[in-house]
Amino acid sequence: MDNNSDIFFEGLNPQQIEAVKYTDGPLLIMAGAGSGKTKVLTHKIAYLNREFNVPLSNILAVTFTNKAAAEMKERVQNLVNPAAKSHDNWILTFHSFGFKMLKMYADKLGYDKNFVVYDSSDQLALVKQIMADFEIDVEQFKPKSILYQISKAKNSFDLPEQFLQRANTDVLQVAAKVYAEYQMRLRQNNAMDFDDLLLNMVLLLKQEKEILEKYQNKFEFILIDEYQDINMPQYHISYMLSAKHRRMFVVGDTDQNIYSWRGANLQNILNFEKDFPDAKVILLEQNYRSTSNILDIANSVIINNKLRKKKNLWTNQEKGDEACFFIAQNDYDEAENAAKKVKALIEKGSTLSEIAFLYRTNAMSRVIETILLQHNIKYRIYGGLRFYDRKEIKDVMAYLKLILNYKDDVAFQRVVNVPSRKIGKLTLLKVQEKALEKGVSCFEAVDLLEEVRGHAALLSFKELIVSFQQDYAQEELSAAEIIDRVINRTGYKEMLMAESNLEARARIENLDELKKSAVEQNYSLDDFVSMSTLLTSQDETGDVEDVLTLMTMHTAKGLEYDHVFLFGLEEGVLPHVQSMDAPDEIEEERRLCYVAVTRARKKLFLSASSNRGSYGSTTPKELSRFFYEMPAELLKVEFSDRLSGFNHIVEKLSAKPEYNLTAPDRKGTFFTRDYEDESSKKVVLDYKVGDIVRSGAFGDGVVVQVFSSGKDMSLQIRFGKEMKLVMPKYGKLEKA
DNA sequence: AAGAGGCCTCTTTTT
DNA sequence: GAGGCCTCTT
Repeated sequence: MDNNSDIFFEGLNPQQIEAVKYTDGPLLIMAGAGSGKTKVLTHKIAYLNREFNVPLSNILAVTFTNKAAAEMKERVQNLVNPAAKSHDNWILTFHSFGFKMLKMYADKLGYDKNFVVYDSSDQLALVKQIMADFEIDVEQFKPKSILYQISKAKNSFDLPEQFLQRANTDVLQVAAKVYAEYQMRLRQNNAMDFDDLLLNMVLLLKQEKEILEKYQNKFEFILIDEYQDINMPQYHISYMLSAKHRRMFVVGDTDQNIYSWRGANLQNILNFEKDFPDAKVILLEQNYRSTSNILDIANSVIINNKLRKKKNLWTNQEKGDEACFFIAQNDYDEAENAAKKVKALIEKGSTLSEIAFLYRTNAMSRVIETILLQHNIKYRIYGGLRFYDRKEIKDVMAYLKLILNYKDDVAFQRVVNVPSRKIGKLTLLKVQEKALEKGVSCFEAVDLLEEVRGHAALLSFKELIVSFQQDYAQEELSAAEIIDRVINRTGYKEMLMAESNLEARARIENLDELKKSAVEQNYSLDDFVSMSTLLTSQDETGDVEDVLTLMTMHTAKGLEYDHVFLFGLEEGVLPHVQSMDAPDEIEEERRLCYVAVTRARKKLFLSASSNRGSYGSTTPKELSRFFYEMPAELLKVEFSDRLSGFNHIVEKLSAKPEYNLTAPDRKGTFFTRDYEDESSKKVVLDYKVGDIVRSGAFGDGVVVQVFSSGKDMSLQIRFGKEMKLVMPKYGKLEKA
């Protein structure tokens, strides 16, 4: 196969072909957005398999998301010989790789092999428990930020002792103390958190030379996707495993490094050529995805970053449409505009599945969802409130975890009194004391308890769990059957039925859904529980209906759509408030903006809102600095006709001649709006500076400034410390 | 012991 | 605006 006419190489450019064929040693592929890196990876795996007869079981290919792994797996299956399809398949995410290995060798680290994986709310519960035991003031030190510090330490490969030594502030010292205990209790509970799946794997490979050697030999080729987002434990894992064959192929784009808050360390990709001095480097700079207008917008944003490896992404695609930039009065208005544009696209022949709405924070989806529901536009939301985060699901999962692993105190605490078994706080406290005293789990401590009130209830709870354990052991029941028994025999379903309201009914439906997915997947209980914890909602296999996609900009990485809507191009949103102080964090926000823009194939719709609600109140917003970094001539700026009265964004923008503002009369009456169009009731607007007013939403305030123009009026009002811009018409104001 | 009601914090981003 | 957590009442 030394010619490019082979159908296998059809559609690949010379650099891509070189990247696929190179097998002599370490290889770094710097691949810009849309340059076909997934294609290179999948073709490479297939090439190794077909040309060199490397079995798939000897190729390790790691990605970051389950979605990417699944897609890669599927594409590889289509490229290799059907005979080569293997069950010993190692195309997976880093976390599931860690999980798979630890399932086999957890005992080497002092764990039982039936350990469970804690998700973030289990983690938080454990941290809170420890802080309570240590009598640490949770007002002064927030459990969440302590957990954040712990996770950050683990992702930087900082073990408790080192972390303590380096802890030079109050918070860090507290975190270090909790961290050490946290790790101990995880072990006691026979549980690992997400970070442990990587961390413990490193410890395993460092500690067990034989295991390390076995897998060094096994994995003749190691491929890693999104290498710019690799953290320290992941780095150690790949480095150790590739030490023997030294055939490590990594693909990455420094401009798409958006997970540094999770420990992703850009140095790892920048140091690749130092780690492997004989590394070959291939650049993929041709973008096959987007129109040149979209690419120009993306490029002119990203060039403002100081910390980057210069590269120039180009395309020979046509210019395409100009991007729309819509300026809305508020977030509802913003969503409304997007919904209208979607309808127009559909009328022109697009399908919903070719459209994505991207936003910076999950909370922003709420308003968008409201509007989409109103417009009857079907959508699917990725991330946000996950299926597995729902209370009823977590409850049932806690039962399952306890059945598998009675040492799991977090699970025990969660369900011991759900549904109510009349076991109170006091009784549980005694259980905990006893467990601590005897050094056993809560579950075991139940037997050791002297006569206390509620002891009978505790014993029967324990019996119930034991009976499930026996069912599982003797009959080898599937996950679906166990779930069914748990829901019915614990009285959980009965409890929900008794509530007989809409919410309870939805919960029952969710439980049915859980059971259904267990039936479909036909997993054992053990596998079901671990898969569910590792899976996030973005991986849930849903119907492949024609629906609009909603997700955060982070989640969108690696995906592409014909039409992409980006919401909230505002200071404080993108870039996010919490990233606005540090220059390097601004750069990460800029990369995020770059990632978001480059998701679009054909047309980009951007928007910003003059006011945005958050935490239940509304505050004025300024246009994002990234807006001004985009070439004005490539943006068609549109103003909402709901913009009214005084508007800081419009004022600012109107002063800039480079923005070709096509609004009919932007100098005067443009800002005004006739209320009577929308309302049959005529409203008398009579306010002056100094008036005391009462608002349904904000309470009492004083009018600081009046903006009026034509029939329109807005008021600047001070409510306590907060300044608001309120339109009397909409603001439900009355004079106090 | 359990439910109701009020207060408070909270929102980056995810495996 | 929502969910968690505390307190108060039954």
